[in-house]
Amino acid sequence: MTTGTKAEPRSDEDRRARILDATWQLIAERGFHAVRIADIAKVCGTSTGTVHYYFPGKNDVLAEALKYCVDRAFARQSTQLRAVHNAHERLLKLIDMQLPRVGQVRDEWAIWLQYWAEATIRPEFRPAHNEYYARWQETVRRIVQRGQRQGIFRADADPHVVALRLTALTDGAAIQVLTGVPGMTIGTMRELLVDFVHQELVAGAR
Amino acid sequence: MTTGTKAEPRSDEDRRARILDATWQLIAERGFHAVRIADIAKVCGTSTGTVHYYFPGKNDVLAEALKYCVDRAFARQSTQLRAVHNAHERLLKLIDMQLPRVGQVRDEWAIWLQYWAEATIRPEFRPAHNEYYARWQETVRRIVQRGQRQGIFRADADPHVVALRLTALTDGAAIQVLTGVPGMTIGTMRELLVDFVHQELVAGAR
DNA sequence: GGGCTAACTGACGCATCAGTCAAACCTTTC
DNA sequence: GAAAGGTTTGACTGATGCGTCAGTTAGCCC
Repeated sequence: MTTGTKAEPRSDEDRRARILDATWQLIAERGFHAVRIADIAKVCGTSTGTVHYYFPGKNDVLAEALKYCVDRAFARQSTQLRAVHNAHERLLKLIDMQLPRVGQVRDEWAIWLQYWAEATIRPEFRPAHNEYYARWQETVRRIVQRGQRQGIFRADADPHVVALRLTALTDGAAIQVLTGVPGMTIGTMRELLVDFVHQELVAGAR
Repeated sequence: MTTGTKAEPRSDEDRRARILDATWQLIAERGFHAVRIADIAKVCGTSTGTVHYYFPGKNDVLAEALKYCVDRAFARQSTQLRAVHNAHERLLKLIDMQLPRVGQVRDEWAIWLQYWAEATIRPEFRPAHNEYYARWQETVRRIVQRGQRQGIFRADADPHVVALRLTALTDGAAIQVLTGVPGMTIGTMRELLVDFVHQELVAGAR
């Protein structure tokens, strides 16, 4: 009798995970500073005391929730990308997966905007941020290198520079989508990024 | 009787301006949600009561301070750009003025990051944000059009699309600089943007 | 001077929350 | 079945900070 009907006795890890899950979604929804411990508890159907039982303080919950969100997104991304072998297609798949449509991906983008605002002002956020950001750039860089090995991307492109530019362009476009800049839709964003990839990597290759 | 007329003595406007000036710098320094009315008053050498005398509530001060900062930055920009007549040089000047060096420009970038985070979550911030953002894109677009009239930029470039891309790239690069992403310095950022302008507008013109 | 008003002050009321803690509630083990 | 240890609860505490308001000062006109 491990799992009951309604009141399911959950293991430690489940409780923790549920708290983190609720927390990152609240951050995405309301913003970093508008999340209350009581809100987290309410979403989890538990009490504020329990949140404090698993996490020493509010900052710990918030920081771990950010990490939790980014880690899960990265894992999901990796899994899906691994299935695509052609580097060009893989890069297009990555672009597609990162378009801030409504739903989970949009929420994850909201997390990034919160992270940037926070990291700019509080340097203690930067190490973690930079680790995640580097991971993302590395994903792009590796796909570029793969494409060069496959002979479908221009050999004269510097993978590092391309990654820097593509990530910057993606972030910038995402901001415009999320803040509702007129003329920047999901479609425009995809077009912009696909064009960039074509110009920078595909045009005139071999 | 509260202040309702525009025809107030100068000292009145000075006070308001001083409060707004202190506020936007505090936002840049500590972040939107970490600014206290007491802090603003302290910086201005006045009391919390005075802040409330000029602004009904905290949100009003913060919102107006954002507007104040953006307006002043835009005015400064316009003045300096007007002096450069060659469109290519003007665009390079714009890029240079927007590099988030330490000091005022960096603080203004911090404001933008705060704005984005806020506008993503609270739709009521978007109209004002989009107005400012459109103004910026328009600046870029006009310089592109000017360059095309001067015959120094490629005639086949769509000024609107170029503006969209260049602003996105600038924002993305600025984020990387401000959050301290390794490998992205002020120099790298300038190089990235100058290259973009060259590739997109200058190469093969005429 | 005396009356009037705008500008300013800062202490206080009140709401909001993070974090605490003692008691209650399980689950396991002997 | 009882003790032990882990988990959960929610009322409570203390700190913080917004907004209010009664009171003060300074300028100005008659």
